[in-house]
Amino acid sequence: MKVERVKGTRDFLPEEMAKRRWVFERIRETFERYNFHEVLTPTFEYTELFKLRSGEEVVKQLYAFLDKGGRDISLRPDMTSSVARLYVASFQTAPKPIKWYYIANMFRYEEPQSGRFREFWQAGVELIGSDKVEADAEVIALFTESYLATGLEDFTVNIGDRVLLDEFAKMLGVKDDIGLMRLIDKKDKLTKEEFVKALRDIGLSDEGVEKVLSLVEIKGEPNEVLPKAEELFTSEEAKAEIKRLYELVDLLDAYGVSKWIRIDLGIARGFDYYTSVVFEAIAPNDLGIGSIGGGGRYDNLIEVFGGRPTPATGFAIGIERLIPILERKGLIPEVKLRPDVYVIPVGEELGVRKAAIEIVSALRRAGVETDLELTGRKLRKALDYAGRLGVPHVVIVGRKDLESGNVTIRDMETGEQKVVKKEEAVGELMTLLGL
RNA sequence: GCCGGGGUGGUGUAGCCUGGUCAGCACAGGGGACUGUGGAUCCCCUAGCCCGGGUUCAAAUCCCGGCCCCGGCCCCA
Repeated sequence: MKVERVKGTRDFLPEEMAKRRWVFERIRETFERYNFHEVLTPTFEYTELFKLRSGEEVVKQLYAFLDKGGRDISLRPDMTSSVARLYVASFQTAPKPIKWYYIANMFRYEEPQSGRFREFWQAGVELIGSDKVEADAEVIALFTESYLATGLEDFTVNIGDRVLLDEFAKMLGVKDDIGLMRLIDKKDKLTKEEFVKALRDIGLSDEGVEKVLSLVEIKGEPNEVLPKAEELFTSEEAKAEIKRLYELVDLLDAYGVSKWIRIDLGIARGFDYYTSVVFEAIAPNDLGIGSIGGGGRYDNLIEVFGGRPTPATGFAIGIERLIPILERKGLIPEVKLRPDVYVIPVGEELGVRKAAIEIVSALRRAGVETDLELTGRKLRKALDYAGRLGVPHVVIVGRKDLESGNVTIRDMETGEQKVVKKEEAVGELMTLLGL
C-alpha cells in the first residue's frame, strides 16, 4: 500500500511556499490599492452552477463527483461563477460598483502538462455594476499593474473585442462562427498556409479569407491598428465599439500603462460569457507558456444566474504560469528559511534545558526568529547543523557557564565567542543583529 | 480522451539492449570515534527496483495491463 499524491496535484515545500507567498502579496497589495476587497467562496459548488454558465460540455472539464448526500458537486474551475452566484443571492441592492478580489485554488479535470495542473491558483478581480469604459480601463490598468508589482516588465496586455468578432462572423456569413473564432484564436500557432487552408475548410470564400487575414493584421500599437479596424468594419454597432476601444486606450494612457497595451482583434478568450472587451497578458518565454492571465467584460452572466441584468468585468492571473516566468528572470527574492539565532542546551540537566528555553522565549517575544535545539544531539553535531543552515548566531547554554550566570554567544561566521550574563544575552543578540 | 518519452533508497544516478554476483555509486539523514565547541576524516546504521499479471529453473532487466511523472494534441472558464 503506497500513499501518493492525486494526479495533477503538487506539494509545496517551504522554499516554494515562500516564493509563492511573495508573489501573492505583491498582487494583493496592488489589488487593495485599487480598493478591491477580498472575498472567498466555497471550494465546491453544485455542478449545475457551472453548467448554467457554460453548458453541458464543461462537465468533462470539471472535477465533479457525487457527495454522500447524492448531491452533484464540482470543485470550482474558476471564481467567476461563484462570485456571480454570491452577487445574485445577496448583493443586488448593494451600492455599485462592487469591487471584489480573490486569491484561491481552482480545479480542472484535464491532462497535466507544462504550466497546467488539476489544482492551480488564480488571483483575480470582479468589478460588478458598471458598463462604462472607465470600468474596463480600471480593471485593465490594475491587471497591468499587478504584473508590474511582481517585477515583470517584459509583457504585453493584448486587447480584443467580442462585439467586433461577432460582427465579423456575421459579415462573413459563416455558420460555424465558433469554429471561426477558435481558428482565429490560434492563428499564431499555424503557418499562414495552414491558416488559409483551415479557413477554406470551414467554408470561407476567397473574399472571406482575405477579410480574416485583414482582421488578424489588426494587431499592434492601438493608434496604428485601430484605424485599420475602422476601415474593415462598416456597421453602426461596430463603429460604436471601435470608438469605445479608442476611449479605452486613451484612458489607459492616463493610467500610465500604455507602454504595455496592444490591440489584437484576433483574441477570443473562450466562447461562452464574454460580451465585449477581452484581454490577455503574454510574456515572452521559452517555457511553452502562453497567456499568463486574462479577462474581459461579461454583461450577460448575472442575468443568466437569475439576477437583474448587471454589467460586470474582471480578470484572473494564472499563478502557475506567472511564477515560472518570474523565476526564470530571477525576479523573486531569495528566501531565508534559517533562524537568526539557534540556542543549544548542553547536557541533560533540567536547569540547563529550562535556561535555554527562557532565552529562546525572550528572543522570540522580542521578534527575533529563533530556534531551539530539540533533538538532544551533541554540541559538535548541533554546531555542525547550525553551520550547514547558515545560522549567524548560536547561543550555547551549558552548566559550566550557568554556574556563574553566563551563557556563550558564538558568531558562526568568525567563530568568535563571547561570554555574557544570561539576562544580557537577548540585548546583546539584538545589537548583533542590528535590531 | 489521444500521442511520444519516462518511473531503481529521501535526492541524483549505474545496471535494462545481451535475464543469472549480497542491485553499485554519490549526496542527504541517524549514531559513533570525539561526555562543552561546527563545516574535515574514518567507521557503523537507516533506506530502493511504481503496482498487478505473464514468460522462465531464474525478471530491475523480456511481454501485457494499470497507475503516476514529463512533454505535445484536444480543450482552455
